Amino acid sequence: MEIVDQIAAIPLFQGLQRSQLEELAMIVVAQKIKRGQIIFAEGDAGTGFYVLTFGRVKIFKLSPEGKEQILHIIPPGEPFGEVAVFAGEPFPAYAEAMEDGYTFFFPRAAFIELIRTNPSLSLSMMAILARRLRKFAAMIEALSLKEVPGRLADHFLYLSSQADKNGWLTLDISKNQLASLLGTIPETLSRILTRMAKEGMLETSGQRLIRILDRAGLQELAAGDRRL
Amino acid sequence: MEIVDQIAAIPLFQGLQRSQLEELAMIVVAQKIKRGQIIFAEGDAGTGFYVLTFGRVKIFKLSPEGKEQILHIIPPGEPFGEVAVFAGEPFPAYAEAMEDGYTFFFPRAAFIELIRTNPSLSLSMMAILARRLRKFAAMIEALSLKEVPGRLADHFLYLSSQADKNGWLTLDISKNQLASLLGTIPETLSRILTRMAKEGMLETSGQRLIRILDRAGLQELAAGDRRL
DNA sequence: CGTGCGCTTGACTTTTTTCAATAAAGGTGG
DNA sequence: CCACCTTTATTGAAAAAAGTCAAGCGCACG
Repeated sequence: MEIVDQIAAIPLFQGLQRSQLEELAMIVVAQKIKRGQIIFAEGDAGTGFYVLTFGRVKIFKLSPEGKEQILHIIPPGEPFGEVAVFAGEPFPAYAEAMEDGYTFFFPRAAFIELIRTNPSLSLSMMAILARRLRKFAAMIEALSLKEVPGRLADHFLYLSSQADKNGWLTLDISKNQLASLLGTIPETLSRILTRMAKEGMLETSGQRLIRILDRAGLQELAAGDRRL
Repeated sequence: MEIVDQIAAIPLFQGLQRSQLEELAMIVVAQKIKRGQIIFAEGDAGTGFYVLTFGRVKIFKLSPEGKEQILHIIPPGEPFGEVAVFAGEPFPAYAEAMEDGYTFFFPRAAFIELIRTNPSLSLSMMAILARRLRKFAAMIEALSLKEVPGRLADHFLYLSSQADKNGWLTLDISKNQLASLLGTIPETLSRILTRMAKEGMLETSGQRLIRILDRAGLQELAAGDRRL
């Protein structure tokens, strides 16, 4: 597929005219990324931003002791690293490829120029930023106001729409990564999962399959009305 | 002062032409707000956004048990509630006036129209959103990867640039509110402050004055290299 | 001058982490 | 296809961090 068509397929760029897509195609740098590769590190200069076209990327913070907190898991089609472009500051977190994949890199100056001339692109970008702010606000709320069982219940309820017809849902990340996303450690996650199962709230199969058995129970946990 | 001049003084609107400022003046709704007043509640429809012209406003989440987590304290000149405008969703948190003050309210549709025709306004708005995302990311990192002493040390180091010539700095919020900002409770904050003072890291005077005595010690705490 | 709110302190409980050991799963090369 | 090795997951016991409950102080404000 032509690069310009790949760019046209990115949700962020919906509404751009063909000529503008072609401008983007001129400045874009396509990159292959390998599982485990650090795409940028916290503190690196933000000379542009990325759009993931294939694979998955995690954005995370690292404590001095090496514990990580995942801020965001980027699915294909979404931009990342864009905050540095608009704030004009270094990247505020790490980005690492979770799988082999591909990215497009857009240099800062050319992109800002394009925004300047394209209101619909601005609005798309603002919608994305606003959505992320909302998500971060929810994470802060969860970390501060809920205990781990509540956060985990939240997460399962959030995932529950993706369950198959038998009610099984597949975790798309390892439990270690899930722990990092929820702001805890694997041991704690494992214990809580065991307790949830003992309470009959859910059952597991293998390492990545979960079935919710007591939705109301999970909701009570998430709301803090019940404890394990 | 004319409303249009007040609008012209808002950083977000720097770079707008006089005619556009006048357009804004036509659609703006000036509001007086009283200390303790809820300006919007989580879940309210986001029909527009606000700019604070005088006073202070806290943006916060509330747990079912009534514990609050402050996300942001808005100083005069800054917009708030703008996330709902771009995401097209209800307000994700509460906004409450901390003091008597004044706001400008800008209805959604007219503002989006203005953005559509004004690239420099877009870029200003994106810079604000990006700065907030960065700040939220730092909060998530702190909540997840640092203990309360580290977060408190962070906060004092952040404030330290505002110290007077004798090194005293004035807390601009009550300790209860500070606890809520740091994701903890007043009791815990109080104990840690006492321990910091015992360790000779700082001294206090009255309820709102702090002087940092051992900057390096606080930095070690913030980095997790030391504990109390 | 009293009432209330903000702040502090103590004793106790709960939640989470740490450390250590083990078990299970998944991928790789022979 | 299997043995091996690394990664991922689980479990227990102990320690640490933070929260809860309750009491009391002091300052500001009506």
